[in-house]
Amino acid sequence: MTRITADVTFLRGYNQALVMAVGRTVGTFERSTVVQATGLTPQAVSKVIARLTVDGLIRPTGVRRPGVGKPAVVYELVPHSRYAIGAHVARRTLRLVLVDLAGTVHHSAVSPLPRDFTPPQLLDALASGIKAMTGVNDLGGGQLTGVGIGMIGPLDHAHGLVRGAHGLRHWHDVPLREIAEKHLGLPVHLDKDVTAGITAEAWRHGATFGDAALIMIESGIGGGFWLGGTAHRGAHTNAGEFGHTVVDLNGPRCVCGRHGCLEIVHNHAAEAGDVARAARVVAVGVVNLLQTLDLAHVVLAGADLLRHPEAYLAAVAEAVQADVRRTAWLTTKVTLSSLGADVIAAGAAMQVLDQHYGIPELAPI
Amino acid sequence: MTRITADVTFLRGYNQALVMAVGRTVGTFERSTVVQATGLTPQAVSKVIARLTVDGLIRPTGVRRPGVGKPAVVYELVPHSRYAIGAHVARRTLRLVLVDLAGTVHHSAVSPLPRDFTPPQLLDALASGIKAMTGVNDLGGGQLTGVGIGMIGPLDHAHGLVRGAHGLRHWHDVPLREIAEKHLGLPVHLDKDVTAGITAEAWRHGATFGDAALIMIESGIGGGFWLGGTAHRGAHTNAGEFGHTVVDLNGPRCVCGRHGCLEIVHNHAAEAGDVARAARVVAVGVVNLLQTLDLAHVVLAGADLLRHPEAYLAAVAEAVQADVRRTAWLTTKVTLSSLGADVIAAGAAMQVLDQHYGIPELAPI
DNA sequence: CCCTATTACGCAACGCTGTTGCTAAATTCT
DNA sequence: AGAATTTAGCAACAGCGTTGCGTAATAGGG
Repeated sequence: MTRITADVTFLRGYNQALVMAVGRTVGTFERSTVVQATGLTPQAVSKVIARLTVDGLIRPTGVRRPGVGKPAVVYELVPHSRYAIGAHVARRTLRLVLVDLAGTVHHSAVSPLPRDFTPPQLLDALASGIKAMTGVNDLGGGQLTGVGIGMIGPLDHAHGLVRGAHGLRHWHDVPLREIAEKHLGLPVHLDKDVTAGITAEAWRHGATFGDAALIMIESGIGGGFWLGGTAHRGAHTNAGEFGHTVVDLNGPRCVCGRHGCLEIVHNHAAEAGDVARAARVVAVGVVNLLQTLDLAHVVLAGADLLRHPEAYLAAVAEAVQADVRRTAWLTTKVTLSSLGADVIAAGAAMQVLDQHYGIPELAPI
Repeated sequence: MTRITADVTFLRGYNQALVMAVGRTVGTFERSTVVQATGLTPQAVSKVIARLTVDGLIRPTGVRRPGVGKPAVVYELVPHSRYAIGAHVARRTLRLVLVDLAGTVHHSAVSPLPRDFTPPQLLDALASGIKAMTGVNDLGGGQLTGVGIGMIGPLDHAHGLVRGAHGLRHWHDVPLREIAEKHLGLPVHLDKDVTAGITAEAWRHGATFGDAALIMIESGIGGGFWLGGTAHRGAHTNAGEFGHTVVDLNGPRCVCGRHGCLEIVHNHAAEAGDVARAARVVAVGVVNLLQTLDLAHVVLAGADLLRHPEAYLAAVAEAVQADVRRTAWLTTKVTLSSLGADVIAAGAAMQVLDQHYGIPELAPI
């Protein structure tokens, strides 16, 4: 991955990405919309729009007549000009989705993975799933930019390595990105599952998506974080082990070796059939996150949560509201993910699109 | 505060900040040092160095003779060309420091604040303290760029407001930055105390300071976070209420209204004279942060911690090491702050210097 | 119907920064 | 003395956003 320095090529990519982001958020836009959103001059925006139009990423779609004065050209993204495939690799299933440039999920397919599957088995499943997906769906001339993989960790996003995968035996230091690129003949992006998930939520909500978390309750409890306008992965791509934070000192021993982890306390309550108590435990953890990170938005997701969505939503929303010091200026929105079971796979695809059309990431020193 | 768009002015500020950062980190440097660290071309670096030299921020300090070949010019920062004053506002004391362009603390002074002091009382104390400090210290032609204030919260960094200050009655929605700028006749930067503190650590450690936290144990327990190369403040500047995260479900009721907060559990142990147990409680909370955020470095600080520094350091380091899944690639360094009691005031001053000479912060949308 | 006012867009030149290509400077060694 | 090596500087170029200005497209009033 070549290093990005601050020069005029960066300016081009950065400002084009801003226009794309405006297009994705508001549907249709004009030059003046982008001027207001970005602070660039009208002339600069015209130039950026012209380049994106030549590249086929946006197109004029009509005019707005202001009454007196020249009509303004209205633009929109060309959603079907670019696609990405996203994969959510869980312990027993592989979910694939096809996502367009606007972030719309066009197809979703789940296939089983063998128990304790190996890298070659995953690659074969990916290849046949992608072949089936691109066979079924006519991309209509749209380019397939690559494949994003959201997977259980721990993994090393920067190097494309799966360090180990909890509950799987054959995944020690596997260079998954490299071998997948060779096997699939497409660019591949690899990230932790919850990081892909929070990226999907960031795409759904647009620029107003401030500091936020995605809480995933599905074969364990994890969290993905969106901080300062970007996904937070941590020093070793290991951030998000939310389920393994202690909330009950001297509580039951967890599989991770600690005592009183949120996950084990939650699971004991759930196994006792006490969903309300399980939900309240998650709520305690969520408020801990708010106290630590001051998040504006918490999104709840995951198959195990979706069995009792209202119970979890109510418990978390109530705890967030009831926590002392909640005032008019210190609010946190709590929602369920609108992407449902596709959230991780969709986010993985969006990460691929971000690599091509998103804000370039400077590497200061 | 004018908005920063991505244009050539941004490129200038950004690349100059990189050179300044290299200078701060390595002491002396050459053109080739900066080329390697930043990825810019040698010619670009020469241009940046020339501009900084004209501005008096760096200067040639010698040559390195490579044996065969033209000698390379060696440069250094001009530390005494710029200063900032930092203030740490606690409930009963005001600490002021004078910091130069290299981050060196030249003077530190503590004065008492009246119980339950008011904004006018603070402003008077700041004014007389700054006057005393600039009187005692001949700045030798160096420019005083402004005053940084690190204060207890909650506060609104973006708007320069103190929303309220825990334990103080006269601080509801006080526009402290604005009134301080008027009173002092200097630019003022306002931030939460622990955010200033972590900024000081980031300056001390340089570019290798990845994702990190500063844990402050002093009249309460708080945490400042350095994530993705910048301070994390949260949606409402309220991040860092680390002491008010629950670690003991159904534990003792905390002043914040929750039960089993780290702070109250820690304080009960400390008041019982059981320093080892108090330290272990903090260690549980620190490992929770590592699980959530995957930090590479944790720095411990604060007057109450410094009463038993080795006990806290040992407990935290042991817990970090013993946590399951610690492997060769998943390590976290634990240290005591080398700035001691000055860490917050020094960081506040460094934030002012960063505003002038640090990386400009783009406002995407 | 013509002219003015209003709103938007495009052209051309400019300003600035980094990049590219090349030359000069300063040294050591053969 | 000349070649080789390493560094620095000059000039032109490339590219992007900004500035300044003119053109286009409309509605309404005289």
